[in-house]
Amino acid sequence: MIQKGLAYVDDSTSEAIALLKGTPTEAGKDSSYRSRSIEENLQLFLDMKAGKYKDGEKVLRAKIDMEHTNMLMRDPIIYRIKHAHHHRTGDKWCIYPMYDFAHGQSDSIEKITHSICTLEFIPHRELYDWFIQALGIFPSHQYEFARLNMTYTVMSKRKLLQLVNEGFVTGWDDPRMPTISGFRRKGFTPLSIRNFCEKIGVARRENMIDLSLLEFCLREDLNATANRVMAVLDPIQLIITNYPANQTEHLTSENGPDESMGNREIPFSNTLWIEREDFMEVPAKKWFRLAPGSMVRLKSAYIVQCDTFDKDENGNITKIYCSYFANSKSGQDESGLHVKGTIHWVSAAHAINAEVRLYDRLFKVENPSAEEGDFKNNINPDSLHIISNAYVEPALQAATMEDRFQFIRKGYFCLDKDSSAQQLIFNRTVTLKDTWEKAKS
RNA sequence: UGGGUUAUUGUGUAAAGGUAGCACUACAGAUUUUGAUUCUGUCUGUCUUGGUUCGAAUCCAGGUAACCCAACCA
Repeated sequence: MIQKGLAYVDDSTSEAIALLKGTPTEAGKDSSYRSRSIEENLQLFLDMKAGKYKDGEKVLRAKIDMEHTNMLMRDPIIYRIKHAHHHRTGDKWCIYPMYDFAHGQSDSIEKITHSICTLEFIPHRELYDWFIQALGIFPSHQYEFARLNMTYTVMSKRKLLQLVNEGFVTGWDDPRMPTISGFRRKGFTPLSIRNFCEKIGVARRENMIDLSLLEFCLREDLNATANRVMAVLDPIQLIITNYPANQTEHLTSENGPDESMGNREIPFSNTLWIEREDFMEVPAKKWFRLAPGSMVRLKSAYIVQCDTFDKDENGNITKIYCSYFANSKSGQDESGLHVKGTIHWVSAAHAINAEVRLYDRLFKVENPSAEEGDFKNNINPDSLHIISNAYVEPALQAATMEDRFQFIRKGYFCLDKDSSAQQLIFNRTVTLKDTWEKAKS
């Protein structure tokens, strides 16, 4: 390019270059070094490469048009001096190219026909084409599309880097990160991500995709494929007073809505853990669950009726006492009873203790990048809630990293990589839809 | 009188001059041994003003709004 008279060495400081560049509304002015001879430019450039000058002392610029309406065309810098150690050339090669100069060439070398990037690079296309033309190389073309934005998160690599570097998340694969490794660790399935991509499409207008669409795709796939199991996240003890104290029954429960998913056995006894939120001392209206005097079905087991309960000195409920109907056993119910609610449970003597990590959106606001000030001011302080004393049914001891589970009535979960045979750790992938939660408020 | 890009329901995306459709969300109802799933139904849209045309989201003209461009970053 120097030999074609299309590039020149400029000795100006970066401040001087910026000054002469003008502004979007004012034209720039030519540098006083712009008219150097080809021979002089060539020699200076070779010296730059050889390390004869210090960083910032000289740059090589394309000779285009300082009055161009596209600022990128106002004699953009091609090479700057950097005395950086390179893993291949060591300290011999002291100049490094700018993005716009390198971009088209790396595409061209690989014979790329469609080089895809985001909208902010639209003004760069003119320069991309100019370099390819000036160099006379394979004409790759750049096509721009809108980037994917999603509510309650940030997608820019630069912003995500800050979250990692400044410790707001544990790493690039933190399940709260909108990265592929984060998605995987959180339990997203490949199919659900592909379906999501297909649904959102590709276009050239700015967009903001609802997180709920991604959640929909997740639930759609997981609902069809995840094995159902029972886990109690906030345990409270339930004692069946009329069930033999040292009896264990092995009940059968289906693994999913599709019969082909098969069945498994769950141990049942007189002392169970149930979810604290499934009992209300003073029931709300339209309450289908447990309350003094009310009946519920224990999933895949019996119907029980709440007789009484214990409270500690702080007013917290500590134990719930029920009686069961022996003829109401799941699958062979002859009791004739009809109950509105079914709750999940695990047998206290057989349950495995597990850690469960509940994730929520990383940011409090829909579009953190649009807020005033640092986007990190809007981080959701409750994006991770760790439960260390959850109880899960014994079948989960055999869980593998590939498994996806639905903890019945609680959501979809998978094993975390921190998990071990001694300490099971589960990540919540996504909650179930919860119309009751909405109805309450 | 800088230049560039984009405008279809709350969100995303179709409709290449001929019925504005699909999905998510929201809401209502039915079924349900998961207040899940499934099923049924309802709501909301062509940025604006003109023009061309039998007929315009689409073509033309003028407005408006949003985003991008002044790193020796990518």
